[in-house]
Order: sequence, then C-alpha cells, then structure tokens
Amino acid sequence: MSGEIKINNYNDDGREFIQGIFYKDQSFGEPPLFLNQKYPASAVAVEEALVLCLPKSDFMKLLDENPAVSIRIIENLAQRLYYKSVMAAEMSTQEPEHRVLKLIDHGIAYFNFKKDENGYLINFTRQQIGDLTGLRVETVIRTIKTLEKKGVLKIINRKVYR
Amino acid sequence: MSGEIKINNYNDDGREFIQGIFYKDQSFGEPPLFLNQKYPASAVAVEEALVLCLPKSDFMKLLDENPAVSIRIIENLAQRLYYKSVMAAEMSTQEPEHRVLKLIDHGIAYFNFKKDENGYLINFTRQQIGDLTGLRVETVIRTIKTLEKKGVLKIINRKVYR
DNA sequence: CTTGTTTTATGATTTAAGTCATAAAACGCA
DNA sequence: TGCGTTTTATGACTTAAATCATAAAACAAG
Repeated sequence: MSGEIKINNYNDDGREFIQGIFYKDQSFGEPPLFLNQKYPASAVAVEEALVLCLPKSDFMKLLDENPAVSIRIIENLAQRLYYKSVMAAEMSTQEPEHRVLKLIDHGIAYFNFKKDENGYLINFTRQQIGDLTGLRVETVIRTIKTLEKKGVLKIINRKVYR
Repeated sequence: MSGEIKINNYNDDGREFIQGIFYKDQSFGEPPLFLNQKYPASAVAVEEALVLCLPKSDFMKLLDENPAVSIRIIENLAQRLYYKSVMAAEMSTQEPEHRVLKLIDHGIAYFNFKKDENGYLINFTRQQIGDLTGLRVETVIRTIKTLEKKGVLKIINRKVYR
C-alpha cells in the first residue's frame, strides 16, 4: 500500500542478492503459494511500508470467483518472468557496464524513477545496484564512473541520472 | 508435443545463455504475449520436436472461457519464476560447485531425468550445463570432476549420475 | 570402415572483478 | 552541534574463472 520492500537472499557467506524491489500498488510472494513451496527468499522493508497481507484461502477464492483478477495475476507474473529472463542473460554473459545499464533502463521503465531537468534520477544506492546485478559495490562505483565518462549517464553530486 | 526445445540468448560476442529447456507436455513463450513485448529470446530444437503453435487470439479465448486453464497457466508461470529466482541468486553469488549442483538438483525435480541403478542420469552435456549456469565448459568439466571426488555425484563413462 | 564433428579432458597463462585498506563526504539523529 | 553510520570513492593486490592450446574418446553419417 505504501513504502518500499526488497525481496532478497543471502548466500553461504552472507552476501546479499536482491531478487526485486516493490513499491505502492504492487504485489509479491505469490509464486510459492501456487506451488506449495517454501518461500525461497525473504522480504525486507527498505523504508517504512504498509503491506496488505492476504491469506492464501482468500486469495484463491478471489481468483476463483473473478477471472479478470486471474488475468491480472498472469500479466504480473509474466512481467516479472520477463525481467528475470533478461537479467539472467545479462548476469551470466555480459560485462559490468552492460549489466548496470540494463538494470538502470529496466528501472526507468518499471520502478518509480522520477524525471527532472537532469534526466531520470536512478533512485538506487551503488550497493543496491550491486546486489541486483551480482556485482560488488566497488565495481559498481567504478563502472558508473566509466559510464559517466562515456557520456551515457550523469553523476550530479553523487546521484546518478540517465 | 514431443522432442526437446531450448530457449536461449546470445550476448554481444556470441556467447550463449540457455533460459530453459522444455519437453513433452510443456509450454513456453507465453510471457511476451501478455505484455505485448517482443520475444526476448529464441527457441531452438535440440532434437527433432513437434510443437503445437496456438495463435494469441485463440489462447486468450481459451483463458477467458476457461478459468481452470488460467489457474494452470498461473501455476506454470509461478514454477518458472521460482526456478529463475533460485538460479539468479545462485548465479550472482555462489561458486561453481554450488551452481552446478543446484542446477542438477533442479533438473532432477523438473526436467525429465531418468533414474536407474546408478542414480539419476543427468541428461545434459557439460556445455549445456555451462550455458544454463553462466560458466564455461572447461569450468563445468573441472567442477564436475571435483564434485565426483567429493562423492556427491558419479561419472560413469563420461555420463553424470546423481 | 572412414571421416568429420562433438564432447570430454587437462595443463598453462591471462585478466577482470573481487578483496582489502583507507578515507572523505553526506546523512540521521539524539 | 556533535557523533556514529552509511554511502561514495580510490589505490594496491589477489584470485578464481576465463582463455588459449591441444588432444583423445565417442558419436554420427555416408
């Protein structure tokens, strides 16, 4: 309903990977419900957030009685699968510059980045970009500097614009 | 309807990434339909295959008139999203041994690996494992050897069993 | 059976990203 | 207003996986 939630994992040595970030009017956590699986990740509030929790039975009832909702859910899952497919290919084969840029451009299209006179403000910390792309902070910082030098994005007092 | 299909991408320098592999009774390629997006990947027959192509309009009609099909589609997308989430976390933070093992164990659960007296036969080439995990063939070969030495899987005349 | 291709295999070398160390700037808050 | 924390930043060094080279075994096709 409001705020910002990240879905994440930690690997064996405590390194974080962010599966996705969700904002107002978005939903998360459905897939395991349909599979009777355990949640493969955690949900963490990045800022104060209000989240509506729907019991599985109510959710299933909603779907049963309301085909239009099913379609919306399908569209939503399709969107998330699309993002994951694109990022998986990026993360496994492309170099840092490509990965960071892809994430940023995806963010412009699907996260709530605001546009002002400098362009779109990329509302992620370097650490978050790293955790979303599988890179380390230092690498992200250096990569963003390189991208700025190449003129594909701007850094205006430490904030990234595209 | 039969055969084996891989969904893949090639990066800028021709390196392949396999998004997924599909067999009899499975479906693929739906997400972009719901998003009116271009296909972000290609489909390639790995062996002789027979594929049923359903026009978008027919498919949508099927969903509209048949809520039970919607639920099946949701379950299917949820399954694929689940796989991608798990593999994304693996690929970005875990080391080769972990990645390869995770893929193999997922394959046992969801691809059509057959069990015989030696255990489950992992019906992938080293190259395919590499393209699915973002590793190079040589790394996969060495990793599998290490895993064999550790006793977590068997290599019987070049075939991998788990 | 022969021949060309794919798959598995192994050793040597390179390199890009990770790691480690350190610090300044910015932010949050009591 | 001062103090602890987070974020951005940079340089030096290390390392794990990629790359390169080479080859044997297995397989496929004629």
